Amino acid sequence: MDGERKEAARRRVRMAKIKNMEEFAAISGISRPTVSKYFNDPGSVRPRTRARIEEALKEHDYRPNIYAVNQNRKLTKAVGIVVPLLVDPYFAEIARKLERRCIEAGYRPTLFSAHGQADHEVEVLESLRGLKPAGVLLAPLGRSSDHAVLEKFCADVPTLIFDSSVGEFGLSFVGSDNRQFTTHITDYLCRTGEPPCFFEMKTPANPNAHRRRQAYLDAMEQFGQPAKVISVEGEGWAFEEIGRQGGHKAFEDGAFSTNTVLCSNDRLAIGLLTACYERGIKVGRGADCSIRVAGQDGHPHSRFTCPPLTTISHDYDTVSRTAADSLFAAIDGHVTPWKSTRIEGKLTLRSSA
Amino acid sequence: MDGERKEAARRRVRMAKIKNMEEFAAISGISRPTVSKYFNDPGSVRPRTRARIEEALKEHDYRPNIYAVNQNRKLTKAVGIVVPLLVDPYFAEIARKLERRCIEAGYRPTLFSAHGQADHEVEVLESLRGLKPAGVLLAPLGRSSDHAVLEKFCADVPTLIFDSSVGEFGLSFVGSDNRQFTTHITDYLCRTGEPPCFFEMKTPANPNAHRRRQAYLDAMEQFGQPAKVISVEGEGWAFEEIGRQGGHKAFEDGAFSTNTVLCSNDRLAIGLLTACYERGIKVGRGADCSIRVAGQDGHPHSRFTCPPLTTISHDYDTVSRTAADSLFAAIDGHVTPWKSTRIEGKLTLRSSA
DNA sequence: CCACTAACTTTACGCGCGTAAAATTTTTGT
DNA sequence: ACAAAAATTTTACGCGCGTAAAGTTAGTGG
Repeated sequence: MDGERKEAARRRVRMAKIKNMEEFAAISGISRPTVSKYFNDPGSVRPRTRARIEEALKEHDYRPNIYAVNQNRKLTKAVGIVVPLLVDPYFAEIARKLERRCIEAGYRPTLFSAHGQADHEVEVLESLRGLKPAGVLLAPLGRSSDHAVLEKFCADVPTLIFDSSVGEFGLSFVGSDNRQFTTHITDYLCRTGEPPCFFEMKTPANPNAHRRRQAYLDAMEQFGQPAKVISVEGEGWAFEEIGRQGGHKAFEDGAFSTNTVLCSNDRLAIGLLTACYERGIKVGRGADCSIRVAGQDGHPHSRFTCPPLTTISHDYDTVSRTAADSLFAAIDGHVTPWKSTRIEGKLTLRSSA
Repeated sequence: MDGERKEAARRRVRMAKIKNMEEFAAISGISRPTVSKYFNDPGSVRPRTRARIEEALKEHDYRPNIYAVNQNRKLTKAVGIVVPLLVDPYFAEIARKLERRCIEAGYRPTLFSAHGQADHEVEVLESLRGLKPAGVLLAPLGRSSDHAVLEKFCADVPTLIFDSSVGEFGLSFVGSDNRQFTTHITDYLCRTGEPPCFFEMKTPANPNAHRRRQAYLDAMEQFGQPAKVISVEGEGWAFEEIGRQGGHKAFEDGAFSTNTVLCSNDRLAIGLLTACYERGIKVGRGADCSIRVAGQDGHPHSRFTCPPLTTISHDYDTVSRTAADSLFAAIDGHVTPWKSTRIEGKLTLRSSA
């Protein structure tokens, strides 16, 4: 029979690189359409066929050409992950978790960062269109984003917004419950010492900041305490430097009305800590300390500030899982009406407050 | 007026998505092969033809299908950028610069992180093969990398190694001059106070650490000072925590033989600063300080530690420019023998030492 | 054992574009 | 203005794979 010929051919081709699926199908002894079926879903072929293919796969490391595959697929397996600023370890960390979840779900994630600039964000979205992704996990820049571009993008590509909500775009929104964050930590600060002032950027990059300010004001009113918001100047994403300079100015102006400061986010708090250090002001809850400082976010770095920063931490796992699962469900056709899911944070007590 | 009708018509056509290059060529009044030529090099067509195409391009936002393009191209315009750990802002920053340079040079960069794990690095390299990139900019994990896999990858794909060298793989190596880093900052520390001890990980993830230790030993010998290396336990990439715990242990053991500590890298130094804080040890060069701490890398965060960290900074711009240009030259066929380029660092004096 | 169904093979077409070759047009140099 | 050179058009094929249709083989239950 030509079974022998096939066997001989197989041995000859053994080390030679497989060019395409045709060749691979030949040496695995399975027809090309079936092999194609296997690669699109290994479970869709008979166990014995699958075994034969996977055996051949061990000998000759063949992988279908992504470009040829995606040209014909209507639904690419690509997923875009977009964050505003990858240099911020918070976003790097959440992106990392999302990436893993995509891989586990059988998608090919590609990471993008807007690098804090709206024009870059537009660039990213444009090149993302070219990828024809099955879906996109997008954390927008926020205030500086080009909302028209965002909305149009969401209309064309299945997009799940996370971290920061900018209107009811996309499939849904998943992020942290900023009101709960601020209410919770404000409550803690009030119960353990003087009520906090609120330290924030005057024109924050991110809409979450507004929610946090409002939650602070509401909480203080509820607790019957006088509220005091200190809004510092500064544009862009260099939060630490803005917090540092704003901190110095606030001290000069005597802006802190109590000995406790709740910062709008951890990076701002880190800058404020630096300012405190530079002014010789001791931070913490010890007897020799003159000020308490708390942050919000549970930034990866907050454990290692001096003093270590008391903060309220994002639930990275739940946020990333919820966001990814929502997107995958939508891709699979389980369409649900737009909704906003906000995950609660967990208080992380350290020595700064 | 019919101005309105025209506008309406334009909008209608505008919305009508162009399916392929055939259609776009038709409405731009140019033949498809010429349009194809234009997209591969806009300068290769006659100025008037180019103008007509670009005019049509404004009305109907058409872009060639990447997948179809890359299927036929021998040389993809894709470039992979691989770093060991994107959560580390140092790598995020260098990756950002490399990304910009790729875009400016007309390539499509894709970012990957090994997330500190060797198996992830292998995964990344495998999926990178599938992209059939024109070239790859790779910063290996280092010690834990699967060297065989790396070598094979470099043999198959034009790869420029940066940051950390692991043998003479790839096209060339571009990184920082670790010997100069350590020699320079050791010299500074010796001239301004007690000679430094060297604080490092016993089993560093990265081969640069060995160069730095050796440079320290050589420098101390040259300066006629007694050297003292403190090697702390710890595996993985959680350098801050390793530095913190190692710092505590070193203090307990009385391991610091002088009042000055040079850390192998900034993240380790950040952890050591935290340990100092936790033990109530004041760091800096002030009269009331009992220890000086310096780092190496110019980590984005080093400005905001308490006290701000004296360190020696990578020249991010020069490293990224040199690395990217070397890769692009190689892609363009300007093959040169393997060489190692090491860029000098710049001393950043702050208050920690 | 037969009938039936699921899985597979064969055959064939199309996706969107690169690219080559030959024919035609436009531009350039003088 | 005319011939040579350059650019463009026409025509045609191929890339690697998805996928549909029809025929064939292998597994299933009774």
